[in-house]
Amino acid sequence: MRVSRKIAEQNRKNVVETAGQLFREQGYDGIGIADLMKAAGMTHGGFYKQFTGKSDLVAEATEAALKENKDRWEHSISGATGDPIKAVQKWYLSEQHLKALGEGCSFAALASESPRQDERVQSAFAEAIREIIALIEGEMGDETKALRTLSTMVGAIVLARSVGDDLLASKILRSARDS
Amino acid sequence: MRVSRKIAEQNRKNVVETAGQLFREQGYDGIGIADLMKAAGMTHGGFYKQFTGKSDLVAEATEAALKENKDRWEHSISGATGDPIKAVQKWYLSEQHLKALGEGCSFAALASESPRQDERVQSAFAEAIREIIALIEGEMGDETKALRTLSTMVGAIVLARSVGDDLLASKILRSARDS
DNA sequence: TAATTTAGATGATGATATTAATCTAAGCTT
DNA sequence: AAGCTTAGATTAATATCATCATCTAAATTA
Repeated sequence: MRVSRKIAEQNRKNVVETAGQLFREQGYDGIGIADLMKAAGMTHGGFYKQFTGKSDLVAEATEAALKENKDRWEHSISGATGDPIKAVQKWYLSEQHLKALGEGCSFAALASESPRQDERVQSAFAEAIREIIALIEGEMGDETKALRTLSTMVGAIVLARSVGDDLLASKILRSARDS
Repeated sequence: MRVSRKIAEQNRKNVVETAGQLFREQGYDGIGIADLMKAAGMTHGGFYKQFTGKSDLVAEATEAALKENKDRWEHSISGATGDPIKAVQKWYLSEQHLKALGEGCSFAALASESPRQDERVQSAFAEAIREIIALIEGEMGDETKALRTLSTMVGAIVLARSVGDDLLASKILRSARDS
């Protein structure tokens, strides 16, 4: 049945947000429209009133998840008491972030699937990386170093998550904590 | 029809190797048994004479691909004329490796999917990381630094591949080249 | 060489995927 | 308030997936 514009928009946002989480947890191919809509509290039929198809949702959910990413970096940097880069590393390389795939960094969870997706997804990654690099560079004053710092953090959490061994994972995370 | 033991073993190896490439290119969920067997020059029916199921092949192909990984690192290090770490970085962070997903590093291509796979896959990653860290540590004499160096390289190529923008990709790769 | 075994092909099955036509009840417009 | 519009539900078409029973021809083996 029909719902108000406001509710419809909320529902749409909810689907995009849910998709962002589930894609991060299970991969773009790991979750289907039906299960995704069920997780968002709706039936799969309504999906095509809001999106042209799955790749449309993939793009939108990725854009939204990457925006969330940036907000987190911004808050972590602006809210830091000591060295902002150390503050970022503290949460990024934490055991909590290690386990929180669905709410965690979209670079770590989805970047390796981006080459197989729409140009729209790849552009979103390019834009997001540029933005975050600008943030880090603002603190470190060196673009090359900023890029390397980002690469190290992303690589560390991707590798740490892959091993299914908490001790080794911790060691990998810790190794990336120094500059 | 039946083939000799020798041929059967060759066929099996061929399937595992083909799977290693296609999984790296398209993800574990991105390619099915039928297409995979076709790519290996066989029909899908024969598959279950050699493997108990897809997850069996996933594990075996990952193990084989990670072994190939290690061999490449070893050769690159032992065959280096100057600084072995620089030699590794030269090929790992090259435009060629950027484009060669199917023949490239399995950490970069598959690590982010490992958390969703069998324990066997995760153990293979843990083992492979330990081995490669030992290799790097042998050259740098510092485990923490070795781990950080690996994380940086893996993160850089994952990010570089995600952006669909050759200039930005090159910049990311270059930034990881210094120690 | 006759009997047995088996690698791979053929074809079927059931589960799950995306997509979409149609329905309906409720919001929106006039 | 009557008529129009549409968000989401129902249902179904179609495709693709992993898996496996069965077949067959060739390799082993006795």
